[in-house]
Amino acid sequence: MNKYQAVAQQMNQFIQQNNLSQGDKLPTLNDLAEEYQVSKNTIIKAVEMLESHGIVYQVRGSGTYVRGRHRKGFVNLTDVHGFQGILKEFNLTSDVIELKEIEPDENIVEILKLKEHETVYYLKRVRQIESRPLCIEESYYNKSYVPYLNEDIVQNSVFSYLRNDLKIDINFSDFFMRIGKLNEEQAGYLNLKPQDPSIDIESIYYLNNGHPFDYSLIKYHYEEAQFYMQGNKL
Amino acid sequence: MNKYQAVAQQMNQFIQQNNLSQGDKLPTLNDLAEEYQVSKNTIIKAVEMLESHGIVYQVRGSGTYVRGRHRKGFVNLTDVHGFQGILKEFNLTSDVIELKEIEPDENIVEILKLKEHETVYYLKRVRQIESRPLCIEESYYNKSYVPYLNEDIVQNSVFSYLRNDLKIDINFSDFFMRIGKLNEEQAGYLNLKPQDPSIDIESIYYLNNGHPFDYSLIKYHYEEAQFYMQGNKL
DNA sequence: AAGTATAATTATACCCATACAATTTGTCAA
DNA sequence: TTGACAAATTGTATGGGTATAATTATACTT
Repeated sequence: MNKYQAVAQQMNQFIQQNNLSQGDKLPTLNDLAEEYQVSKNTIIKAVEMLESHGIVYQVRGSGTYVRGRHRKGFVNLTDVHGFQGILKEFNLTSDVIELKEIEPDENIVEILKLKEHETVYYLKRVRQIESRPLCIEESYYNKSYVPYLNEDIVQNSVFSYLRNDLKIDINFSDFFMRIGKLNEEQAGYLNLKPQDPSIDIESIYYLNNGHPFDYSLIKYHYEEAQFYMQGNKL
Repeated sequence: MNKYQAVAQQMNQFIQQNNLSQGDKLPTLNDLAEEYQVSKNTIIKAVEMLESHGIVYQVRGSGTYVRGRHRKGFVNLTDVHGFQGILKEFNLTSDVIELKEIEPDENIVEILKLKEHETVYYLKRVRQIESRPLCIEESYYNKSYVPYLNEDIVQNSVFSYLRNDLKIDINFSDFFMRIGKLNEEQAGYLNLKPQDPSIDIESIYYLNNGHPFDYSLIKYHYEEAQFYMQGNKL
C-alpha cells in the first residue's frame, strides 16, 4: 500500500476511535507530517483523500477539521466502496433469486462494450435490511473480468470479493436515478402493491483501465431507502 | 484564477469544442505540460480536476482518455456548480412564490448553526423545465453570509450571483434524498395529485470556512426529474 | 478600559523540479 | 505464438519555494 493511503487510513482510524466529531481540529499539516514521518506533500495527499471521502475539511489559514458524521440509515452513494461501507451499522442480508452465465441482449452488450459471443454473469438478488426487504438487484458482470462467481460469494458482498480476491479495483462509476413503477413480481418481493413507485438506480462500474465490467439495475423500496451523497469543492 | 484551474478550463474547452468522446486519447502529461507551459505537477493537478468532474480518466502506463458524455435530461448531482451546469441544454425558468427575511424555527437554526436572533432569507420557488413544472424549492440563506437578495436575483441562478457578485465559494455540501408525498398545495404547483410521490432532496451547502450558509428542501416532480451522479476512485 | 486598526505569526494553497516506481504497450527474438 | 525485454506513460514521494487566508498579538485611539 502507498504511504499516503496508509497515512489516510491511520488518520481515519484515529478519528473514528477517538470519536471526533464536527469541527474538531486536527494537528497542522507540519505536525502531521512530523508525526507520520512523511513529507509535506504526502500528508497533503493523505488529507486530500480524507477530504474527498467527506471525513475532514480544510480551511486555509486555519486548519483541518473533522466533518460531521452522516445520518444513520442512509445509503451512502458517495462512498460506495470506500472507508465506511454501505449501511454497515445495519444487518444486511441477501436472497439469491438467480445466478447464471448468459449471452446478454443488445442493450447490455452495448453498455458493457462486449465483443461477439462474450458472456456475462447474471445475478438477481433481493436484499433485506434488518429482515425487511430493501431492494431488488439485477447485475451483469463481464465474465472476461469476473471469471468466477458462485452462490456463496454472491450471498455476501460481491465487491469485497472482487477487491480482495480478484484484485479488481474500480476506477469510476456512473449512476442514473429515476422513479419507476413495480410490476406484480417485483411488488411481491418488496411487500408492496403493483403500480407502487420504486427508486430505480442504474449503475455502471469501470475498471482502472476504463473498461466497464458491471452493470446493475436496482429497484429500491420507496419507503425503506434513503440516500446520502456529498458534493466537494469544485 | 490559479494556473491549474485555467489549464483545466482550457483543456475542457478543447475537449468540448473538438467534440471528443468516450475513449479519445489526450496528449501525454509531458506534452500537455509543454503545451500549456506549466510544470508536470500543475498539469497533473489540472487533469485530476477534470477527472474528479468526470470529464476524463487516467490509465497508468497508458494515457489520459475522455469519458463519455452524460445522458441528456438528467440533473447532475455530481457537478452542481462546476463546469457543466445543471441541465443547461434545457430552458429552465423560475416562478418566485415568496421571498422574505425571517427568524427561522429551531430546526433551521440547528442546521445552519445560527446564533441568537440571526435571520435568514426564505425563498420559495417553482422551477420549470421547458415550461413544465420540475420542482418546488424552499431555501434558507444565512443573512450573515448572504446580506442581500431581491426578486431579480432569485429569478435567475442564486449560485452564480453568490459566486460572481458576492465572491462566495462553496467548499462542500451534503445531500439527503428520499421519497415523499405531495400535499394539496404542492400537487397544485406540480400538476399532480395529492398523495402522489415526490423526490425530496435536502441540501446543506458549506462555505470555505466550513460554516453552513444554505439549507434547501426541494420536491421534484417524480415523472420529470432524473438524476445523474458519478463515483470516483476510492 | 474598551474598542479598533495594524502588524506579525500561523496554516493552508499553489507552483516548480527531480527522482524513481508501477503499469501498459510495443518490439523483437526464439 | 509466446516470452522477454525495452520504451512510453502515469503514479508516488520528496524537497524547496511563494502566495494568500485566518488568527493572534500588538499598538493606538478614544
